[in-house]
Amino acid sequence: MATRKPARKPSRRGRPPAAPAAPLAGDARRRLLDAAARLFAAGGFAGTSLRQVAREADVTPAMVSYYFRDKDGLLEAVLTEGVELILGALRGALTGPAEQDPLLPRFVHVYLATLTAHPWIPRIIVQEVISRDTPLRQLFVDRFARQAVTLVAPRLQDEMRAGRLRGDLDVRLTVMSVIGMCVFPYIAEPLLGRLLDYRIDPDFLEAFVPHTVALLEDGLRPAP
Amino acid sequence: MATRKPARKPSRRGRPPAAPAAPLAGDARRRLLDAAARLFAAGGFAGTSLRQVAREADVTPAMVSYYFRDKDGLLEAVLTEGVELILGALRGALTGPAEQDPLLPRFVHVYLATLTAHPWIPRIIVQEVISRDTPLRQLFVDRFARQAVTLVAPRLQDEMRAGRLRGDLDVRLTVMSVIGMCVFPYIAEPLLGRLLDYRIDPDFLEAFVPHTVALLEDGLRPAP
DNA sequence: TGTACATCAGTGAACGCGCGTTCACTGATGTAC
DNA sequence: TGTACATCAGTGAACGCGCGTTCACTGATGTAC
Repeated sequence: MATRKPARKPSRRGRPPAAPAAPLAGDARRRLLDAAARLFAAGGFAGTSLRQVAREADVTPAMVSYYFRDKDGLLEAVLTEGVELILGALRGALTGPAEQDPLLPRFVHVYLATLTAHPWIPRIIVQEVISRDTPLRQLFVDRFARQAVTLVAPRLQDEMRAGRLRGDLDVRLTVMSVIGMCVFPYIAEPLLGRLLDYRIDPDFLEAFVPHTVALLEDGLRPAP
Repeated sequence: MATRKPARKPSRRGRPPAAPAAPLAGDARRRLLDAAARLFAAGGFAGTSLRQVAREADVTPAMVSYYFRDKDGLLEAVLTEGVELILGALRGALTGPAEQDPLLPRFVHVYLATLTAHPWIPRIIVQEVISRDTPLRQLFVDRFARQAVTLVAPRLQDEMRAGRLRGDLDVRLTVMSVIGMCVFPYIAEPLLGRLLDYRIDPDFLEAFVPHTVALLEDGLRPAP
């Protein structure tokens, strides 16, 4: 889908088709993806023109159709890449050997580290998938949200049942609370960064992870 | 700015100008605001055309220029209205008589009740103000974010210093955590609502307020 | 070895469409004289 | 009382611009024969 597959009858003459995945494809495709991720995150999908993306990637607008069919195809490719980054990190952290350090700090650390490395991901998701009602959203729900929830929710429930986390809270609400607490500063940074004097960088990560773990584990009530 | 102020030299003849605030102005303006809030929240600002808004409000596209000058003016009016709704509710709840019930439950309840009544507000804010870098954003930061922060942060700090909330957490990070936890389900509902089986309605509010207060106050660690 | 040729990555100009905005205009309203 | 007239809320058609997309084309590549 991503690389060109001309639909002609095979021939024995001429240059043979490249390998299916086209590993040697020029980096124009790569530059288009990077430019689109940056611009979509900063200006929105509808607010960003293909001419902008192409200029930023230093190619012709026609290359979008060449590699991604159309503008929606480009968004889908950008989203898929971002989503796989997050899912991959979560899978690695949550499905390892059963006995590791507790679930909550592990989840918070991996999730926040991934967001810090790629803060454009939640910004694009929140803008384009949450609010637009397109076929792409359904695909996104199936390919990402459902997997993320089924990765996190059962493990949270296990911890609750095992008594390692309190068991009187609604699991689904708790999933939302934890994710919201983690992701909000990354989404709001363009607005709140100056006001609250922070930037998304390793220093922020280093402060925000222990803060989040401490708040989530023990809450705001002072120790007796 | 909102109502028409033709710039001609005064005359003693003819129909006199309406009162400055034009309290009798037809409801076309009202319908435009409502339609714009709904459509901007669902489809984004750049993704929504003035023809759509006008059709939804049952007026001519020219009415946007008539009442709001241009598309940006319409967004500004929509945002201002939403922002005042939230700020008004917060002010009423946080600046009352000094001795009331504790700060945290009061804040959570009022904030979530306002969001439940107007879930389009955080959706438009998150889409249009957080990610687009326009002059409107600066105005928004000054008129809303700064006021909201200066309304909440000092009171949080007072509670910490008075020992009614634990004092070892960073105030600015705590503000973000609390807001993120509260607002996330409202932003994510179009995406996560079906998946986690919830809708934004009074029933949700009734469950989410005590959940949020309990989680924020005591955290996830089981009681000893 | 030479060369024919299919495919490669990529170009540049053009297409029609829908957008935000403008403009001349309208019938109703209601006070001043 | 009658009426002139400025302003009201609002219309409908048109403007030019920038958008996403398409299309004919190009020089380079590299295997088959």
